[in-house]
Amino acid sequence: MLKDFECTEESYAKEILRERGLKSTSQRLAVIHVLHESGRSLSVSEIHDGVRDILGGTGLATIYRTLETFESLGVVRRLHFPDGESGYAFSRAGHAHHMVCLTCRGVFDFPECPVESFDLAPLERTGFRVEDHFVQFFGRCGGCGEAAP
Amino acid sequence: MLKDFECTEESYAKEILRERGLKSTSQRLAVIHVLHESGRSLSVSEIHDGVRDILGGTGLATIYRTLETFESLGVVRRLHFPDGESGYAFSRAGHAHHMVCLTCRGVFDFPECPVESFDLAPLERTGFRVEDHFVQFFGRCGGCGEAAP
DNA sequence: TTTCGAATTGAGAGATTTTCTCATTTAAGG
DNA sequence: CCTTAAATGAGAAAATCTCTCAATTCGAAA
Repeated sequence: MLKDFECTEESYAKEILRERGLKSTSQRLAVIHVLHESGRSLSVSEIHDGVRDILGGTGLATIYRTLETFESLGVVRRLHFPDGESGYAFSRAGHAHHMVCLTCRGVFDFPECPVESFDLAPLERTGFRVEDHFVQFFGRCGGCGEAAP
Repeated sequence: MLKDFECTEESYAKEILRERGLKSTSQRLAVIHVLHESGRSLSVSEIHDGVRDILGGTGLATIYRTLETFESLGVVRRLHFPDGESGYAFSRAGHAHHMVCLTCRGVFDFPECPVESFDLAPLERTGFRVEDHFVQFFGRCGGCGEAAP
């Protein structure tokens, strides 16, 4: 029943929730805590376990609802792996993309956007109007690259 | 029990299967047929329905196995939508990205790769070695853009 | 600080999606 | 044709996700 994980990420989430008129529940803050602390992409059940470690009995449905809420707020990002798995990661930046380590599932934001400097005109000349994009890099982070090169 | 859908896409798939020593079964060819003919991203159950229309009773497990096989061969691509849904699309080009219409789920390949002209050096300076990437554009295709602008 | 209403949660049933197993069928080379 | 390994069908089983509704909790306002 801890309640004093008042680091910046929780404050950030609280602020965003407040702006939208949503409540800062201990479950929601715990989800942010678990995600941010891990620095990795976590599966729903890993997040559920992590939250239960902090708060005790927490319903799985709450985890799903919370992830959906935060994803729509841009605080949490859903990532997809080549093996078909998917996971969720904390993401503070408004528009950011991610590098994901295929070994440890560590997630690293980067601010530049490859699409920003990309000329969409030829694509849109076909009549397609681009509204959004999804970009994600896969590879090995420093630690994992050394271990298994 | 049709068997004579010998257009280029099936031949292409057959060729790739042959190269890898895999069998060209009617189920596999039907999956390619359904995907290519639709020109859209289809869910597993849409593909299942489409294949059953052609072949009659086909097991759902076969659809899953076939999609997995073709995805690993690069003939079929799995796409992810902002609403959490996912689907599969035929993709002939080796390295191509896709524009997906959020209204009709139509899929349009494009050959240029925004990441190709993107300077990865700053990212790799952090120790992360980029091995692959996933890029997907969302928007409205010509027809759907007019209908609901 | 206490009260109150609306938002949120827990628990488990239920629905959906995906995987697995193994007997039977089928493609493709000899 | 025959043979053999690969592939499939059917349905059970497992995993994943959603739903419902009574009980709880946040936070605004008194």
